[in-house]
Amino acid sequence: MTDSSDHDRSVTLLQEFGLKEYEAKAFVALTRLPSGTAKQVSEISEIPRTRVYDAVRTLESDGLVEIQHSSPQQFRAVSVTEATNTLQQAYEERTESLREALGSLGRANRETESDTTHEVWSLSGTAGITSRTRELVESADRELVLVLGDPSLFTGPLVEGLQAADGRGVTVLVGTTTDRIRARVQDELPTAEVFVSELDWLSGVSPDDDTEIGRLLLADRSAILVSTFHPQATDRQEQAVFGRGFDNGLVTVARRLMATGLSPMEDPGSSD
Amino acid sequence: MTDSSDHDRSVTLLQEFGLKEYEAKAFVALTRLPSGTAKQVSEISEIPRTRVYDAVRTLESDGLVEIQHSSPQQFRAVSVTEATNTLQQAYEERTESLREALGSLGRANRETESDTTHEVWSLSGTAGITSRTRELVESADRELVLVLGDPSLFTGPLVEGLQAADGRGVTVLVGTTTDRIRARVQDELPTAEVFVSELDWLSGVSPDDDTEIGRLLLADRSAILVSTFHPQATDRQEQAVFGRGFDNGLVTVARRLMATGLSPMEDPGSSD
DNA sequence: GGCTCTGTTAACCCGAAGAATCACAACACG
DNA sequence: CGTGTTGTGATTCTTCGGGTTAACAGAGCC
Repeated sequence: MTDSSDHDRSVTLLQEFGLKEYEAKAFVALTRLPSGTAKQVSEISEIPRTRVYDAVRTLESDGLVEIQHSSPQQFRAVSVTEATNTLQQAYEERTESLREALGSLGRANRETESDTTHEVWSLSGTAGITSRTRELVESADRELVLVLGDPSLFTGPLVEGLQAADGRGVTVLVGTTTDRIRARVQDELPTAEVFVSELDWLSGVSPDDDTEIGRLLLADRSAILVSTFHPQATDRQEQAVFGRGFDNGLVTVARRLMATGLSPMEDPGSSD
Repeated sequence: MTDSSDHDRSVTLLQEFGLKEYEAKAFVALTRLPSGTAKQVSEISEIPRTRVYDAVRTLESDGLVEIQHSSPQQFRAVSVTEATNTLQQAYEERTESLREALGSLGRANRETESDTTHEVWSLSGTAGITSRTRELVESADRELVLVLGDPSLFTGPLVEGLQAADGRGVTVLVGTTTDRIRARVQDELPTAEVFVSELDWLSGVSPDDDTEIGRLLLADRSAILVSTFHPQATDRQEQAVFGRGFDNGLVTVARRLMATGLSPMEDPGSSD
């Protein structure tokens, strides 16, 4: 059972690493064999035999298989660890190159810097939202109010970020959905105030509204990030809206909504 | 000057991360802008204006850009660090999944284990060859003979591997091309014997033979790896041949060639 | 030595995905 | 109220990858 599912999963993943379908299939076929001929590979992988050679050759030049030039030729996949290491390293190098190239990119600046009062931006994807969350946590000066709708969002790096913020004097308030989670969070953040949120809004308002609030972050009462989960949609996972600026409408609303339980923050208006 | 080259490099790299051409172009365009409308993006990126929307939307769901739903819509790229982190993380997760899926793959074992006497395998790509080199170094019991044709192949991880081998009692012999490199290597491997190789074979034999030997590794006198560089070929970089087994023809030849300067190894035939 | 069969390479065909264009509705603005 | 701009959808064109077939070479057999 794990056979076929892992098989297909491997093929798909390999393709996401830039391999063509035949290359991916050939590689997993060879991974299951100590070594094999074109014929054997063709039978297992359902690649037309005459095309096994091309696929295997490009795999060889990627360092993923070895070829024995006999007749018939023998093919052999490198070990799983060797293969994944090779791939991982390739993509780390690419990330580095990309960082470099994008960084030294000439800015075509037309200063369209309008006031941020009414700007509300949307972004999607847990990865991107997490990244933005981290940025907000790291740049907070005075106060962080964070409510997690899903405990899985309470990750290690986030804890570290909150601890660091706490360490530099930021007031950290964390809301959770259940007391069980509250206890766990409180355990990891002893100096923070951790509470169980009363918010009904974690579940949808109308019956056919199955959106759930994922996270909710108010930083220095001047930046707000709210994310939701839409389970029904096949494509989109986590969606978020994001606003910045003390006078921003969304921020104002969030501030009001959260006013209950917030102690007055000294000199609220002087932040940039 | 760095403008256009880095621009194109970014686009290409982004595409290697799975983005479509329009998505890649749109992202770099937005990276050069604090924020922009479809029209602006279209002008900078040379994407037809009507297709900017699709591209940006999928970028948004990848967490790479933010959208402001006003009229006209405003688009904004996340910071370079946010973007590269997001991408890197995505590929690290994929690597992990792949390792897992490939690892738990049911082996369709037909025991085709012939003797390795005459098997000579070829593999290409510096990454794969490096990986195989490491494996050989790590699994060596008694002796390692290594000759590097190119100093750039003498990397940190390789040094560590050699030191570890040395530490567990393996005799390590390293050959270099110049005395300068010899000194450097000797410095990092005090207990190893480092020598300047006399080998003429590092440069081609015939005039039109511009292949250069990259590395040459004999492990326990029972496994050999020889790699060469072919500078003229546009596609292939480093190529290698690889043989295993004490009786392997290639290994035998290598052993003979290297016999000069090798002290007799006790009980050479008893290794499997 | 000729013949056949298998292994290997290469060329070709076709369909899907993506790039480019167009047509049109909605909206903002004067 | 009309004109230009903005956003969405449908349509054509091109490219690339998957699939098939043919040609070639070599080994073994008769």
